[in-house]
Amino acid sequence: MIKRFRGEWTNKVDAKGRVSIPASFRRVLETCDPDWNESLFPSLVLVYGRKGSGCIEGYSIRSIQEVDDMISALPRYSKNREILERLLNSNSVQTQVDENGRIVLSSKLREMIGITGEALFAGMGEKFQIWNPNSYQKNMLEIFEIIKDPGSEQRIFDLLDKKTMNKHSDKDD
Amino acid sequence: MIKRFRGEWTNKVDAKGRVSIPASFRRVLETCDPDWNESLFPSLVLVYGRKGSGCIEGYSIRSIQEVDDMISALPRYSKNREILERLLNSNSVQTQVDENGRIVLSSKLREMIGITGEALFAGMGEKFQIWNPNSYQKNMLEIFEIIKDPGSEQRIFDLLDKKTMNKHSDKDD
DNA sequence: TTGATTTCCATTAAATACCATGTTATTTCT
DNA sequence: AGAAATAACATGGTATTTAATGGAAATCAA
Repeated sequence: MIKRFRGEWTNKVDAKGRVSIPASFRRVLETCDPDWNESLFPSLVLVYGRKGSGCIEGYSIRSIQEVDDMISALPRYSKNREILERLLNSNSVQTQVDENGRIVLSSKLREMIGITGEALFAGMGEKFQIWNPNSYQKNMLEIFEIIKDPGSEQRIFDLLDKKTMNKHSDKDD
Repeated sequence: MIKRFRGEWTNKVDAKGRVSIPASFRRVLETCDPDWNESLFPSLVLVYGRKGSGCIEGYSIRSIQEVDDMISALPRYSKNREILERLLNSNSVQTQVDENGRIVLSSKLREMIGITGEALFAGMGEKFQIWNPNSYQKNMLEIFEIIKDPGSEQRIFDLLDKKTMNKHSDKDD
């Protein structure tokens, strides 16, 4: 069973905003949609509220439910909860893969991340990202810049060391 | 099945105060109205008692019941309970979606939030908000101002981190 | 009875479902 | 193993449905 979004894929976006979800991503969406079965098409949630990110984020139903549950656990009328609800609920939209494996990116969404003819999908484990291919390339260069210093790359990968997993303080993450 | 209010939608308000509830919100209202069935139109509750909010809040029947239950859990004759009952029970109205998917906002409600020709609906998970579009935009700018500092944005999103979920004190929320 | 509110009907713009095609990947058969 | 058949993908075009919204008729209330 496939459980995580993986890989980079570039697909065409037509005049109506239709774009194919990479087939391997669809397999993840299917297994992570509790309402899905063989004869249905999986649902997903697109979040455009992570303003600094430069991309739109796609969540499986199960994955977004984890986020929603954590929001719902916060005090109902607290300021922080309302901020998170704005960024993750107001600034998002639920949609469904169609019979051809496509979704529609509204013109609002396309403008927001500067998508014209092509969209790049990047697997991010429990979610995926949708980028303008050029912006994505720039973003990757920024990451390469960060890890160019060998020590800094090592320090980041050290976060995955079992021995250190439960030792580091929150600010290291 | 859609269970949470999601997305931003702007609809026209006519001279009589009629306005369409976004279709995706209607699906939530339907599944969260215990009395609803295929041949009926869902009920909802509009709360105008959150004075500082600048908006009206819409609740599904199930969602408002949760709020009501929390109020009922407070000491029956306490001052605070009576205040909450005024703001959330007195200052609210139950209504029903009509066959075209619309509700009527009374002139009193429209004046209260300064709505003239258009209303903006913002999904907030277990409830939604109705705004004058300009006021909403201002409110979003205030939020962006708060999270402009990267540290402050990170601190808010950290509230959704599993490791910290049960660690933060109430005042953090 | 007249002003306000609610129900009913009509239009159109947009979203969605449907169908078709070329291409690539996978399976089956010899 | 290699060729043929089959299935899965990506993508373009067309048809159908639904949503939003304006207006008229009917009902209710002061």
